[in-house]
Amino acid sequence: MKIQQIHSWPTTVEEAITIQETLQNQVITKDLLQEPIKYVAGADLGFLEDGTISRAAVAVLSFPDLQVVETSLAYRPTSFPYIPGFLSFREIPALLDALEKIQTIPDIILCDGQGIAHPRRLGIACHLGVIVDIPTIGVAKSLLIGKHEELPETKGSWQPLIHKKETIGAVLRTRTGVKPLYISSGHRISLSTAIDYVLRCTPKYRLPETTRIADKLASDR
DNA sequence: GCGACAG
DNA sequence: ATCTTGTCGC
Repeated sequence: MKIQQIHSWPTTVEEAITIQETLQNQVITKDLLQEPIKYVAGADLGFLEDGTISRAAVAVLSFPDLQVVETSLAYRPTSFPYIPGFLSFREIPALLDALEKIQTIPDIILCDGQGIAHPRRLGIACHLGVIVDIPTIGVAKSLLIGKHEELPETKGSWQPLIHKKETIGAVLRTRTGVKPLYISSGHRISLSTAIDYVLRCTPKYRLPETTRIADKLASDR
């Protein structure tokens, strides 16, 4: 797929903040999807050579049967450090390289990390979604910001994630008895719809099949 | 000023 | 993210 460059990549946190504040105004948290959903994708990053090289992986699966239909890998020098709140500047450049190689355009992309559950409401899922203009969902394995009530051990149960009196996402149990996932709108999708699709992409394990496949491609030898 | 802190 | 073996539990 073709990808439009909507901004240059910053070198400093100050520049990054400016970009986040600008792009945040372009994020849509209402459902604006191409249904029925036929393809869902997972995107993730892995590192080699002591972290100096980034390896991005994208896995496109059919929906709702979740069969792998296409995958791609892309390598590039890591150009931004990991700083909480600025993950997208470190990971998106390589992810775009991998997405450009994809022929099957996904209807939804599940990203590793937060969506609007971010200090400036522009986690990696929102950032990527605005750039490629495809619905995205933030699927994080741990908390960045926000608070929530305890939730039942049963699969499917969830609690709203709150930050500054605002619901920014959901803490979702994708499998009975295991640590929950932090779900939030990335772009062009509502929280409830995001929760629905995440559960439908998670038939057996804690992580959605999409991210499991992408994870494996990005970290495997 | 003191902690918290996606991957 | 990554470095790393065995081990507990369904």
